[in-house]
Formats: sequence, C-alpha cells, structure tokens
Amino acid sequence: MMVSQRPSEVSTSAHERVYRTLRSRIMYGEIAPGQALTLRGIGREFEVSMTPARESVRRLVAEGALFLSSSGRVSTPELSNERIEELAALRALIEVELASRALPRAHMALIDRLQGINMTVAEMISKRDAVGYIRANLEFHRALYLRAQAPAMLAMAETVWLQMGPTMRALYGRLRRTEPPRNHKLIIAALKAGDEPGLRLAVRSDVTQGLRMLAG
Amino acid sequence: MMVSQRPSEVSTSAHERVYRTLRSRIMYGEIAPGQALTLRGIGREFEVSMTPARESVRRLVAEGALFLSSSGRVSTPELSNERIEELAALRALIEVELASRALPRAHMALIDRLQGINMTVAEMISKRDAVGYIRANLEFHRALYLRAQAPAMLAMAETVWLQMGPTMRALYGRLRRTEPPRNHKLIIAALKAGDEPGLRLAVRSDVTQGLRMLAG
DNA sequence: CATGAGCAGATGTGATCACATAGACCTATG
DNA sequence: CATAGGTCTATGTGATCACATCTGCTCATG
Repeated sequence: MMVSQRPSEVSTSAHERVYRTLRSRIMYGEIAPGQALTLRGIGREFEVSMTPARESVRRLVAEGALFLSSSGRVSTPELSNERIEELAALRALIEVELASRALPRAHMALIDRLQGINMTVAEMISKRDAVGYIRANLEFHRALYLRAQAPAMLAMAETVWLQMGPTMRALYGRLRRTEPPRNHKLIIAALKAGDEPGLRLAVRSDVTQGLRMLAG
Repeated sequence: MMVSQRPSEVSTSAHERVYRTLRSRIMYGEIAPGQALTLRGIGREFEVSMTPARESVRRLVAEGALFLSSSGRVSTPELSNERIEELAALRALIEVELASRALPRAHMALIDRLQGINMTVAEMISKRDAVGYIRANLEFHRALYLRAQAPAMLAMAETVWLQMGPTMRALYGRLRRTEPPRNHKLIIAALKAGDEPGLRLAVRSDVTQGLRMLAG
C-alpha cells in the first residue's frame, strides 16, 4: 500500500494540480464539446487515485465546466444556442462593469501590456491557432479586469469563460476570417482617451462578436 | 463492511442529499459567518462516510458558499465590506437583466403569486424571523426570474445569493426596522404596468438596499 | 504568573476495495 | 439479415484505512 509516493510535490495537493490542469484545458478550448472523461482515465494520466480525480471533476461540474449525465458520466458540455446567448449576455453585463471599474486605474503600463498581448492575439489568428487565440484573447481581458480590483466579479467572468471554453474552440475552429482584433484596438483607444461610454461599447461588442459568428 | 445500507433512498445519491441540505442552510442564513464545519461532523450528522461529505463540501467551496483555509479547514465565509459591495453589484447587474427578460412573459398568475409570497415576506419581518425572511425574499425573486427562461443567468444569481447567505443573516439580524417590503410593491406595480425602466430601477433598489443598511 | 515546548486528539488527504449499474458487444433466433 | 436478449467489461459511488499535519491543551520552567 503506497500512500505518499511523491514527496517532491508537497507544495500543492494532488487534486489541486489535476483541477488546475483540467480547468486550463477546458477554458482554453483544448477539449472538444461533448468529449467524455472518466475518473480512472484522469487518475491514470495524472498518476493519482480516483479520489483526487473525483474531487477535481466535482469541482469543475459545480462551476459548469463539465456536464454530469444522469448516470454519472462526465463530459464537456454541448451548449444549445440559447445557452450560448445567455452566457454571452452574462459576459457583456459583467465584463462591461469590470472594464468600467478598471478605467480610472488604467495607466500607461497597462495599456502597453494590452498592446503587447494584442500582438500575440493577432499572431495566433494569422497562424489559425484556435487554442492560442483563445488563451491570448482571455489574457487580454483578464489583464484589463485585474485592474478593477473586483475579485468576485472577475471570478464570475472566468466561470463564464470556463463554461464557454469547448464551444469557443468549436466556434473559432470554423472561423475563416483572418482579421486582426478590431474591438481590442477600440478598447485600447477608449482606455487612452478615458472614454467610458466608448469603452463600454467596445467591450460589449468584443464580447458578443462570437455570437454574431454563430448566427451568421 | 457495510456498503449499501439504505436501499430506501436510491433515488438520489448521498452526496447530493448532503449537498442540497448544506446549500439550503447556507443560502438561507441558517449558519453564521465564520462557522466551522468538519467532514467527519457532516458525515456523522447525515449518517454517511467522509466521501460524500467531502464531495459536498468541495462543491460548495467551488461555488463560493464555503471558505477553505490554507490548512484545509472549511467554514462559512466572513465577507469584507468590499466583497459585499461587489456581490451586491453583481446582483444588481444580473437580476435587473433577469427581471427585464421576465417582464414580457409576466402574466396575472405570476403577479398573484408574487403578491402571495410578499405577504409571507411581510409576516416574517413582523415576526423578526431572519431565516424565514431571507427564504421568502429569495423565493420572491426566484419566482420572478424563472419567467425569464434563462437558466444560466438564474444559476449565477443563485450563486451570488449563496455566497451572501451567512452575511445576510448577520445583516438582517441587526436590523431594527419592521417596515414592509416597499421595493417589492414597486416591482409588482411595474410588472402590472409593463413599465420596464421602472422595473429595472425597483429591482436595483431592492437588491442594493441591504448595502445601505451596511453603510448606515 | 506568564510563556513556551510537547503531547494527544482531531482533521484533511489520498489509496484501495466492494458493489451496483450502464453501455457495448456478441450471439442466437425470428 | 435484423433484432432482441444476455453477458461482460468499464465506470461511478461510497466505505474504510493509513498517514501527515494542524490545533488546542497541559505542564514545566523562567
């Protein structure tokens, strides 16, 4: 009976490590919608028993990142169009507020950082790297919202991102256009100008743009 | 070794039952802020092993209903004033949207039901029953928002309620006033009149009123 | 009397096992 | 050949145990 087989990783619990990895995969669209997961499979991959695997999965289910069927099987969710519309509306509500709260605190260093991230976004688009694009895009938003000093709101926004992760991958996968992120430039311009209405509009447009892609 | 000791309750899993009960207690303010919980204690109370207790707790931690200390001990959260302000702002954002979406679908049957619930709210206030008040008040809101046909948004709103549960109890516990729910009447009036701006304002006022109580 | 060291009990974590059941595959029968 | 039934494997659930660590209390010492 081996009990504590990896003394090198005492810094953080096993289920935390599993949870973080799975969460990252889901949020950044590395897993397709409807993909099934098993506790024993997770345990095998991360070299842990079923216990930490179960706790990670439970946590992700609670956050809406995973779907639990009536028989207990877990998979990434396949969102209906209505659900996608709701989540996009939530993003708009919460992220517009976060951006608005960040505006008075947004100094030049932040704007520089956003422009840097934006170059990565453009690069990922040109490479047609869906996962890289999602990651860079969310990093852009997170960098801005961190300035709002509103951790509960940011957590809510991230929960929405998490729920949309697999769907975003599917959406961007069928994306043909190779245009640079226009709305991001509008966001940066509004930040520079201290233009709150403009910022709110730009964020709202950016966040709901994926929805139009769905309808079109 | 006893494995399946309660064949009568096969309808829903043990951890689900534990989760629902704990969630209800927290949301409706039956547990004070900072109250500690133990896995073995939960297991003893619900006559289950630590496993379902752990899963329930993990789930509630993921929803922000419970706080996990660095040493792994769990307790209900003690919210800072900044955190309370954020959560109230989130309520305002999400619930105003939910009310707005419910408005076109709000028929007479709903209004009757809301008025009925409102009588319970007034009764709980007069009895100074904090838990009963919180329960009736949230039932009022939930009844309205269910009409919005927006499950993801409603789930978000409920998560915020859950996070505020213990704090609401503490807040309303120190409440002296015995006034009937004025904002609820404004909500009902706006629903009757089909007055969307009035509805949005009334919901926003109702949801942020507790905050004023805190400041005062 | 105050303070700190040490001990004992309580608590969380992860592994493992027994069991029930769902899903898949295979076979037999119409 | 299609379909229904059965079997077998895979999977989730919950109980239990071993272990590490945290907490609180006690007692000795300054």
